[in-house]
Amino acid sequence: MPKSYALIDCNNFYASCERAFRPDLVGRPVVVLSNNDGCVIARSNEAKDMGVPMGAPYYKCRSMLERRGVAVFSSNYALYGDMSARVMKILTRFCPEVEIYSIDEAFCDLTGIQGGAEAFGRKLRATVHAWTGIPVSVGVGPTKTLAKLANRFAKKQERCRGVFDFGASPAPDLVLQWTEIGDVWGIGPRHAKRLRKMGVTNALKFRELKRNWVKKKMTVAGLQTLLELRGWPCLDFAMGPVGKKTIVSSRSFGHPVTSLEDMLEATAKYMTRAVEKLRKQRSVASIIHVSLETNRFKLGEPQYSDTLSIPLAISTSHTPTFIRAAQAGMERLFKEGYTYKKCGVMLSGLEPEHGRWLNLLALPPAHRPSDKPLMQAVDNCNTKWGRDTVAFAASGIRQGWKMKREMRSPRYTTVWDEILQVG
DNA sequence: TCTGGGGTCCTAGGACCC
DNA sequence: TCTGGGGTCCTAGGACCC
Repeated sequence: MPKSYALIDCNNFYASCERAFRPDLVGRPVVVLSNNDGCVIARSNEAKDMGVPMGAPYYKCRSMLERRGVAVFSSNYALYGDMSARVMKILTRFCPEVEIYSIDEAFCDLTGIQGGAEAFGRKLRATVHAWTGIPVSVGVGPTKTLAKLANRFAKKQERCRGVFDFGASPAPDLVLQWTEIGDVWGIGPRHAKRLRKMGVTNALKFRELKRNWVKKKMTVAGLQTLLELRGWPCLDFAMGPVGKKTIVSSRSFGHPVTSLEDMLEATAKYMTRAVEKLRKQRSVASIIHVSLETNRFKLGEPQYSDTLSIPLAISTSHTPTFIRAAQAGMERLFKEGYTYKKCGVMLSGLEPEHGRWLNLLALPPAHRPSDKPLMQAVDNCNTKWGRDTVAFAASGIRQGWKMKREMRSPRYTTVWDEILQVG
């Protein structure tokens, strides 16, 4: 039986989340900023129509946004994560086979669905909107890449009213022709530029290219895109949570950092967060990477950035072990005389917590029997009473480097004190 | 003053081994 | 004048995604 996939994508997700709790903002332009209120990362349709570009530095468009009455928010990931979970839960109710692809997107396997894909899509869209306030678009196609394409078409073409089934279209090639080459899933700016130069300006023209040429110039990833556009499924459908292979925690500082002390505090803090994520997916890690960088936009200042990898003697998820190693690494990386903008840590060599290889030669101080309950107790406290209820002293108290989020909306759905008040 | 953060996969080329 | 060849593993860097 031919496959049928739906891609459900939340429209302007972060902006829609802000709006879900602020009905006064319906019809008004809304933008959401990145960490540190750095740049624009989400825009409502009204803001897009005003020409606010994605990724625009906030300081450059701030006065324009104010002048035109745009509602501006710092990012509120607690809210977005929770809203995402609600949307995904609804999808799972309607369709047992769901692959959560990102915070605002999921694929559903509709193969063999009764009553037609479009009707299914309409029902899903109406339900998600009614239950969460989030508008979604639904695209359906015989491969994931075509479902993506259909989704874009549904979103951009008014007459689709949010749902488009590629398979039921009388003229699917026109949709391919309509899709600009850079908007094809899997074709990034580099390849798009080169293809355009050759006259391959849309998805239909790309589909006509020779397999061998595409494989040679764009590797197997490009070949998969080609075949998927031809209707051959190449990309797997992955249900259930997939454990990450690397875990990153890195952030720009709220203020420039010049001292080693601040750098070590931030390193401890980010490492704490990374290892929390590690335990959450029930994994252990064996390699640490630390990195730092100066502000690459300040052309006049001396620039320096570097990363360092540190193998641990044993795989673990014990936070103090990671903090010690990461700070030692950061001390080696740090050079006086530079003004730093950002640092980060990454964990790799991840394995499941149970059934991992043990290094028989290494002394395992990180695995005294008491360590695991300790970490568990820390996690429990922080889950119950909020992040950083229990923290590590190495992260410091002052935290002068902490990021700025001056326009964050209340965490309506995850913190009792910030719940929406009526009346 | 002010420019995000977190991921995956592929390939080429070097190191190393026999 | 004039290099051996072939395999595996690892890493850095590139390209892509949201």
